[in-house]
Amino acid sequence: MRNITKFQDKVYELCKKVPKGKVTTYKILAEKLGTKAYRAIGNAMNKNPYGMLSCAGKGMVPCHRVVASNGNLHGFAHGIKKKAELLKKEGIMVKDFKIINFDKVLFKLR
DNA sequence: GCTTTGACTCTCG
DNA sequence: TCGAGAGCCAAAG
Repeated sequence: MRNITKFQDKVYELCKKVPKGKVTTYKILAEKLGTKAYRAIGNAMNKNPYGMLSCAGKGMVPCHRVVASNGNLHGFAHGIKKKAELLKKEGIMVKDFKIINFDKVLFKLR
């Protein structure tokens, strides 16, 4: 495990920084990493070494809290539907794979 | 080591 | 407002 690169590790760290009931965007993560690799972020997540289970795991990598810049869930690996429901559970209003109160649940890593 | 791909974002029409 | 194209970056083949 953990056969990941520094880049991915950094991404995961930032993801874990996102509190429950909040979400962040790929763009913000990239900015925090000091790069514009928006795609690389998602790409790293797609090959997610932690596995999708990390989302429902304990303090793992809540990849489902990472959405597009416009608050859209875009497409996730194991079904965005499931993640949409999961986000709703956390108090985030999701409609048609889009976060309604996006600006309210958006967590800025600062 | 070069080419292809991708959970992205921005701009133009 | 919606659709298509271009740009950027990193990992995998």
